[in-house]
This record gives sequence, C-alpha cells and structure tokens, in this order.
Amino acid sequence: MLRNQTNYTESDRTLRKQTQRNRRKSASKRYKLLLTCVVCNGDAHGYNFDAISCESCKAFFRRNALRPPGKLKCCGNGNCNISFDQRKRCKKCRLDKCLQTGMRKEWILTDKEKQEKRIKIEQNRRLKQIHDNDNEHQQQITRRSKTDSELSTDFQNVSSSIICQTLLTEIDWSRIKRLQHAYAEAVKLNQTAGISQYPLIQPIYSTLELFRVPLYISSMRLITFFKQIPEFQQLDKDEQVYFVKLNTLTIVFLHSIFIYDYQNEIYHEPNTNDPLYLEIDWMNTINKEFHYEMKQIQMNFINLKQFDDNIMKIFFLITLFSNYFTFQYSTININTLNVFKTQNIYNELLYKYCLHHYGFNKTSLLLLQYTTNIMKIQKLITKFKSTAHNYMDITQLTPVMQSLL
Amino acid sequence: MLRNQTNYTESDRTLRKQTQRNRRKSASKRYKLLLTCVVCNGDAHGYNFDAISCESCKAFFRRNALRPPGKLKCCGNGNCNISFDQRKRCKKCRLDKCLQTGMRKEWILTDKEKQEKRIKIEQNRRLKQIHDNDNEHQQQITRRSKTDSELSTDFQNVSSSIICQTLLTEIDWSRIKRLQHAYAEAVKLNQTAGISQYPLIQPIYSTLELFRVPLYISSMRLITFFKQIPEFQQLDKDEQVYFVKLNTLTIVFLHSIFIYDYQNEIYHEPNTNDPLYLEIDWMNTINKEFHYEMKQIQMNFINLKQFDDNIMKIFFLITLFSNYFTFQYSTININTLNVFKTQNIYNELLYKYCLHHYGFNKTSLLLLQYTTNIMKIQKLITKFKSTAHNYMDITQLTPVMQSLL
DNA sequence: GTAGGTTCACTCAGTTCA
DNA sequence: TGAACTGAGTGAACCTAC
Ligand SMILES: [Zn+2]
Ligand SMILES: [Zn+2]
Ligand SMILES: [Zn+2]
Ligand SMILES: [Zn+2]
Repeated sequence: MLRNQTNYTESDRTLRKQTQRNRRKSASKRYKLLLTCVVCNGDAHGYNFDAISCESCKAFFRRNALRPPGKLKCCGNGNCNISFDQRKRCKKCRLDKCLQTGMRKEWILTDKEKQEKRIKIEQNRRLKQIHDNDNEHQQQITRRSKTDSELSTDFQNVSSSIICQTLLTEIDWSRIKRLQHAYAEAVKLNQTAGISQYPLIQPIYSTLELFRVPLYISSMRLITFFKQIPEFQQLDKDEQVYFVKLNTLTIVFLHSIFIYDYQNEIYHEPNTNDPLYLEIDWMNTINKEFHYEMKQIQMNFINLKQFDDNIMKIFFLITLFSNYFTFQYSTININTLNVFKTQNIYNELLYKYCLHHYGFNKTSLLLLQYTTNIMKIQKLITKFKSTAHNYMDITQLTPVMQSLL
Repeated sequence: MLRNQTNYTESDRTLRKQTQRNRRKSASKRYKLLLTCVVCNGDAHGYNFDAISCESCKAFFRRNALRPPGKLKCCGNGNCNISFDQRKRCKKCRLDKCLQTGMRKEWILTDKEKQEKRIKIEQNRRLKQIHDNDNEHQQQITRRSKTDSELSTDFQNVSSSIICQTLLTEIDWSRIKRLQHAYAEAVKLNQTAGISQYPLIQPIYSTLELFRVPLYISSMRLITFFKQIPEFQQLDKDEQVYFVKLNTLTIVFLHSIFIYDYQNEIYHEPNTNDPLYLEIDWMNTINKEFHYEMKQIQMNFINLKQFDDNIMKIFFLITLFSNYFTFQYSTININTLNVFKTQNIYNELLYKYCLHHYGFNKTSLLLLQYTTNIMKIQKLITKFKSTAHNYMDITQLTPVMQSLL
C-alpha cells in the first residue's frame, strides 16, 4: 500500500523523535557499512527518513519528495527496476520506491524548521567566537531563564484581532485599525536592502553599527508611523520635532523589545525580509549594564501574559506624547494642555481596549506594569543619551539619528 | 573494455563498490582525453545517452536519432567504417553504429521535456535576478501549498467532451458547441506575433507590460469571443459597450486563472504559440496583496475537482452580463430585464450542463463555489480599477485597454 | 554515534555559434 | 557539424544538535 499522504502534525514530530530514540537503544553497534539501501541496494550507513538507505537516495528523497506530485513522469510503464546502477534512470519510479519502502516525507524539515536550525547554528558559532576571542571578563548575562517556558509562545502567538463590541466605539475601533495600518505602512515604506530569499543574519560588531543599521531602520519606521497619526499632524512643527527628539529613542528600544524573538534570541521585525540580528551581538554594544537592565525590562514584558501588539502601538504614541522634562527644558513653548489631551485620547483608548480584552481586574495591573517598565526604559535612555559619545563617533551617524540622541 | 553493464547480484557488493569507486575516481582525475568514443574512436569525456562517446557523436545522435528512419541512406553497402576522420562520410552507418554501440534514443528529451527544462532555467534566472537587483519588498508569496496533491492533474486533464444526452437538449448542445467554436476562433483571430517554433518565455517587468502584452491579448480575444455570441449581438451598441467596459477585466483575470499551468507555474493559452509568461513575473506587478488574494482564488479554483473549460466559458458570459452596479452607475439606460434574460439563458445552460456531468448533489455546491470566487475577483478588480493609475501610466495603454480600466 | 541538513565538484542533458 | 558552454541534478563528504 502506497503511503497516503497525510498532513503531518506535532504528533508526527514526536513520533519521529520517539522512533529515533528507540532505534538508538536497540541497534547500537553493529551497523556500519553492513547495511543495504532498501531502495537501490547500494551501501547504507543507517536510517534516513525512517528507512535504511544510502546517501544518494537520502539526498534524492529530500530533494524530490516534497515536490508536487505529477511533475515526475515515468517513461516506462511505472515499474522500472531501481538498482544501484540504474537508479538515475527513472526519477518517478525511484521516488515511488522510496515511499513504498517506507521513507517518510513528513520527516523532511520544512523551510521554517530549516531556518530555525540555521539560526541556532549561527548563534552557537557566534557564541563560540566570542568565547575564543575575548575571554576577558565575559560576565555572561543570564542567557536564558529556563523557568518561563511557554510564556514566550504567548508572546509570539497573540493575535491582534479586535472584535468590535460594547466598550470600544466605532471611533475607537477605527482608530486602532488606523494604528495597525499606519504601522504596517511605516514598515513597508522603510525597507532594508536585504537580498536573500530568506532573511539573513547580519552581524553587528559595534555600537556604531547598532545605531546605523537596526536602530536606524526602527527609528525611520517609527517616525513614519508617527507622521501618519492625525493627532501628531495637528501639533505645531516645533512641537512635533520636540517630541520626536525627546522620545523616539525610548520608543525605539521599547520597539526592540517588541520585535525580539524569544525563541530564537534574535531581533527581527515580523513579516519582513529584514536581516536577523542576534541578541548576542547587541549584548556586546554600548555597555554591559545597559543591556543587563534592558534585559530585565525585556523579561518583565515577556512575562506579561498579555503582550499584545495593539497595546504596544498605543504605548508608542503615549510615550511619544509624554513630556517628563516639563520644567527642565523650557526652551520651547509647548502647549502642554493640548499635548496632554492628545496623550489622553490614547490613554483612554488603551484603557478601554484592555478592559475589553482582559477585564477589569487585570487591566489596572497590566497598565501599571507596562507603564512602570516604559518609565524604566525612559530613564535608561536618558542616561545613555548623556554618554552616547563614549560608545561611538556620533558624527558617523546620519543627521536624523544624531538628533535623536 | 567497453562498459558492459551486467546486473550485479546481491553477493557482488564488494565488486560493485569497487567498480563504482574506480569509475568515479578515474573519471574525476583523468577527466579529459582518456576515454574513447565507442562510435568513432575519438576522445570522449563520459557517457552520452548511455554510451561513452565524443561531443560530435553526441550532437550527431541527438540531431538524427529521432528523425524518421529511412531518411538516411547509405551509398555503400551498409557497413561503412566509422572512424574518427571518416565519421562524416555516411550518416546512415554512423547512426546505425551509435545505436549498435548502445546509445539510447529514449534518452533524448522530447520537445515537451525540453520546454519544461527551459522554463525551469528561466524561472531560476528570474528568481535570481529579482533577488539581485530588486531587493525591496520581496515578501514571497507562498509559492506552493503542498497540500493539494493530485487535484492539479485533474485540472490539466479534464476533457471537455459533451455527451449528448437526456438533460441537454439539441439546442443546448449546439449552444455549447458554438461557445467552443467562438472561443477557438477568437484565439485564432488574435494571434501574437511570435515567430519561434516553440513558445518562448517572455519576461514581464512592469504592470504596464502586463497590461500591454498578455492581458491585452486576452482582452482582445475575449471581446472577439463576446462579439460572436448572438445574445450579445442582440444588445444595443451602448449596452454592449457598457458591459464590456464593466466586466471584461474581471473576465480577463478569471481567464488568466483558466490558462494557468499549475505544473510549470506559467500562464499560457493552451494549443497556441503564445509566449509563456512566468508566474514569478506576474507576481511582481501591481501589488503583493492583489496577487496574494488572486492566488487564493486561483487555488480555490484549482481545488475544484471539476475544473471544466465549458463551465468556464459559460461563466465568462454570465459574468459579462452581470450588472452589479445597478444603482451606482445609472448613467446609461440598460434594459435590465433583457439583460437578465440573456444572463439567465446561460445560467440555465450551465445548470443543466453541470447536472448532466456532475449530478445533482455536486452541482449546487460547484456552482456556489464558482460564483463565490468569481465575485471575489469582481471585488478585487473593482478595487484595482480605482487605483490602477498608481501602478502604471495608463495613457501608455491602447485606448481599448484604457477603456476597460 | 545517529540522522537531519549543507556544500561543492562533477555528470550529462541541451544550447550556441563559428 | 562539433567545440565550447550552461545549468539542473547527483552524491560523497561534511557539519551539527541531540
Ligand atoms: Zn539507495
Ligand atoms: Zn519508471
Ligand atoms: Zn564519436
Ligand atoms: Zn554507409
């Protein structure tokens, strides 16, 4: 009976692991060059895709099994002999025989799995390199607190679906949609110059690079995002500039937490072809304490069960319109009341949104946590701005970027 | 010392391994000039068509082996000597010797296989090119959903045979035949200016080109098709123009789904010498969302087991006679009842046709699916028309084409 | 050590052009 | 016609997580 292509699922994967483990236990020593490929009778080293097969059939199967059927054709009558020296003659029959003899296409990794694997390898390589080159005080940041396992998946999977309902009025609803749209537009309008078909891992070797590449893109996107917000447009030009200068960098780092992929320990704006940035690389920029504290804040965010991208986007705006230097920098005449009102629009929106989604009890705690952590970032950034010149040659940045520091 | 391909038995493994290793090793080292052509004794590089042969015999064999036998004649007595410097003397004997010494004509690719290979190369080239120079928004459309396995072959093979029987009256039958004929005529009357003997792959680099070349041809053909339909002829001139303007573009895209070759990922009107258009190229026109949604619809169609070109053609007409803007565009005085009747003729025809071919149970579901998806296209096109100017300079199109937007 | 993927030199189809 | 060339596919050798 030919295999009837089933959609494989999680359980398949578990099964694979199981099978492999059992096999290891039972057949321990004996085979090495003593096996015969069940497909072509060539020499086999062991199991490949759940059948004892040779290297060539392994590669053949990997390359062809997932191709849509029907592409391969048999020139004979569909039962060509597949032997060691004739295996190349008929692909169709070779593939059929592979399947017949029990090779499983479900065990071929998907593109996504391959990508993940690649990331993991790259990460380890980098890690090793760091260890090798600079084994000075490498005071490792706690690279993983293994405790909070599945919280992270929440973070990944939270869908941002808004169900129009009681609390949120039509206007609120459209406002949120506009935020989503504005953000998506902002991302689209500021593309990186990536080349590869799958996102590449781009190393970062210095603070300057950090600010010239990933943070620069983020900044541009955020500013584009702001510019699309009506309430922002209604501010004076001066006020616009003031708030962007004052708060963008904070938001950039808030944003970086937002795009951090906890699973793979990389920074990557989802649904883009942006390069991937390894956390390890970021860690080696600026200084250790900065990232240590940032990591704490990041963890706090990730531990929030309700990590929601709409909340994040609203917070971007609330942060943008915050003026914590009310007294210090009175160089510019800010219409405080107006800004306050604007900020309040989004505070209210956020509050209603949270009430709707998370209920009364959770909401206040949730907002408190968000706010607290954002204020921590603000503080950290304020401190950083005053010492930024210690970590890079600021004149090497674009003027826009300089103005954000 | 010629390679005599004996079948090795199980126990011969060692020998086989030896042989294989030898062949590989020797082949790799003394790659050049150590082999001898079994046909003409010239220098050979390796196997060609399953016999060790030189470049010239390889080319000779490819060019001549598939020619009808008897065309070549020997001027001697059929056993001319074929040697390095005499090989050109007698084609007949050279070909005979090729066959004798084991060259296989089955291994010469057929025209179809060659075409497929060409497509594959072109596709890769295009893919590479895209990644090289235009690395903006490269967000890959899910290029293949591996789920739908053999459905696709159905799509290819559905024959359009109509068996005259109970349900379909003589008139229905002739109507369908007329549709088929009208369509074939329309295709014939609007030929592309292709010259080559096999269809060429024609690249498309912009939305403008898309509309100037493949979609233009499709439009012309469809309009020619409509013009041959009696019910269409009976409409007022104004009404004709109205419906053509209103619906042709929708039908053009419906048609594009119809001519999409799932196996090769190309667009090509079957049985013509039209150029081939790569799906990859289409994907880079207009915008991503448009093609993404169109792809979904395409998949829905391909997943219909009953993908039948008669149904398609009837639906072209039903779509043509649909007036979904009844209220909005009342600029022209449409005899709604008349049009409705006309559309109904084809609705009934379609219904009977489906009943006949697919039975009662399937029919309603089938028609529902078709209709739903066509309405999706309609919607997509309506949206597109309002923004078409963003994607190309419309004035560059022919007037007819402009009027369809 | 096993069994996934990756790499790259190599083979053999077709294609080009003097 | 055939020498030179192109590119998809093959498989041995290799890399790495588990
Ligand atoms: Zn094998
Ligand atoms: Zn076969
Ligand atoms: Zn020869
Ligand atoms: Zn002769």
